[in-house]
Amino acid sequence: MTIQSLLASQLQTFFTQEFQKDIQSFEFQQTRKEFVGDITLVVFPLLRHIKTNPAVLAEKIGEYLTSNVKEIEGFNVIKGFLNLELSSAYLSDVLNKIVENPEFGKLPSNGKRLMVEFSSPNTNKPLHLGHIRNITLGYSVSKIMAFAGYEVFKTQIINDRGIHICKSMLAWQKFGNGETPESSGMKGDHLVGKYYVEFDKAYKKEIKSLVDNGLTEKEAKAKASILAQAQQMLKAWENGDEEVVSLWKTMNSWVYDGFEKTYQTLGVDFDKNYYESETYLLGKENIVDGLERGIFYKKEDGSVWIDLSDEGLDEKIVLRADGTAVYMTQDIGTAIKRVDDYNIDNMIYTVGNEQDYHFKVLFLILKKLGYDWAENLFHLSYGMVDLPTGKMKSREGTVVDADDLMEDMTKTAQQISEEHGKLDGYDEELKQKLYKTIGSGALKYFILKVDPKKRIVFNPKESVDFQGNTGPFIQYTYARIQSILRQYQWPEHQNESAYRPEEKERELLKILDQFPSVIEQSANLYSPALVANYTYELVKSFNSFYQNISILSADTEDQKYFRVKLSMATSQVIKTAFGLLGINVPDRM
RNA sequence: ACAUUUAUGGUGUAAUGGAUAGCACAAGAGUCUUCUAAACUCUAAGUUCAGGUUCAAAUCCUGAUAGAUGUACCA
Repeated sequence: MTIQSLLASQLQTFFTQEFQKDIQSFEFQQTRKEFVGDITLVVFPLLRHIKTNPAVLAEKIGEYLTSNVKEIEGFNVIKGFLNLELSSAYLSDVLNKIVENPEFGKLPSNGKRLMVEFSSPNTNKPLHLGHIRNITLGYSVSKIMAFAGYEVFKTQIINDRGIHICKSMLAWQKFGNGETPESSGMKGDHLVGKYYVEFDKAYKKEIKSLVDNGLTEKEAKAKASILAQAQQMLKAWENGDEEVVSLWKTMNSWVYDGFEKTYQTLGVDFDKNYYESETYLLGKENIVDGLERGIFYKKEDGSVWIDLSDEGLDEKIVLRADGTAVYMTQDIGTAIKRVDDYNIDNMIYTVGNEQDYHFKVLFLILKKLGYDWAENLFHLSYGMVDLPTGKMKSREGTVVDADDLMEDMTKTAQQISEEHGKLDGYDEELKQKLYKTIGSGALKYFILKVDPKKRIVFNPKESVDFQGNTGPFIQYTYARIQSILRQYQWPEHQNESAYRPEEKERELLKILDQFPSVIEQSANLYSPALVANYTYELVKSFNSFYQNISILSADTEDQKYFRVKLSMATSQVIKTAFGLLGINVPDRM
């Protein structure tokens, strides 16, 4: 039970007794630094129920709480704000709650099953910076939801079929000379991506020569033989042509191996993969079924549509004239299959905001098809990651590759570490691991600390900061605490009730106390940014404490004990919080 | 054209309708014979514009301006 809910229930009693009013909600906030007190009740909203002078009412409430709630030991009133002071006993007890429970902040199970989709790559090219935002965000949300009481299943939908795949395959056949990841030493996804680019080059070259021979650009595009061959290949694939399917399987497996390595570097994993090639048929069945029930309608050319103009949206195609599936068809099938497979109550789709419209339509269609769980689908929409020069485009080679970026981050971490020179005598293998922890921590935190809705402009030249509000800043604080813990000898017995925390200590305790409610909020809003910013605030407060007050050479044993314990609790919460962001913390740095 | 979304110091960001808008980077001034200075302490600088609602607006409403995205038989 948080202090706020405890106070709320006391206040309810107070208002029933004193004014015969049943008031449900109360507005609390942290007391601002310039005033005395820890938690503040805003009295203004209560004036709607009770017509009186706010200061007088605040005074009354303050007296009641101070004498009836042992956690409150004092108060003051400034205008309509009632500032309450928490008792030292309550604050000290926060420490015990944390230290005794390694999972402090975790909310009890709510019995709900939730699937979180993220990453969702195409199998024709490697992952890039955009995927990193997606993966970091989706993975973190899945961790937060699990910590907030859901049973979570992490998944990705792999877009493993379509013309784009055939382009890579065709180019490999034409120009590859049998090159494999083994023969070239290239990571599988990069190898396949290379041929995707090769295709585009050959295609452009062919168009250019056609245009040079007097065709218009449009005619040239229609006539280009290499594209026609790719389309041919797609048809062959759909007809189950053995050779094509076998090549498809081989090249996809190269890509999967490559993705797996990237996921390992990023420290993420999935409970289940879905493949578009396995779900699009189910989608089609549902379209046919919905057509019979009059939810969809057929146009003269045979294509199937849904009319959503009553809902303020447009008409949307759900099946092509030639009967093949579109993106929507497949997503309908995938959603239904997932609910069948896992009996889930909720689902989160981590997908960029360019698809806001798509998901609006998807959820509406599922609802119209009569699936009541459609109400519980959520599109976790996030802003694009752009370069200073504009949008990233794979075909034009302007992408920031995920593997390259991770490597760069690790290198930067190494360089900065060496400048600091604090790791002398540390094992080389551990050092390498540490650089990865710091590098990826910097990148992930950089992404997660901002509101998902916001667009990120990423400048590869300026790279990611390691100072200020950053991942390494927080990791550094954690490492310093570990150093203290290594140096402290815990006493056998300790009488701890007597200690009264000082100002900096109280600050820290109050922030620690908020952790469970931060979890709750961030789960409600699907926002890792709240966890990130909370952690930052906690660390700021700790650093101020650390820098201004001596821990290991405190005046008394009691004080020393209390301060070490406070440090330990802080580091524990940092570790938990960073775990929810998918970031590791180091013992040294 | 319509829809969605964003707009906070020089830059990047924070703020369940609540007190004097918080923080970092960059700038300036300090702090290592004491637990790791990737830190700490201090200074300077900000809510796009015009109306409205409210005891109270960065936050809600209307309009304008600027950017991003979407409204494809692409995924």
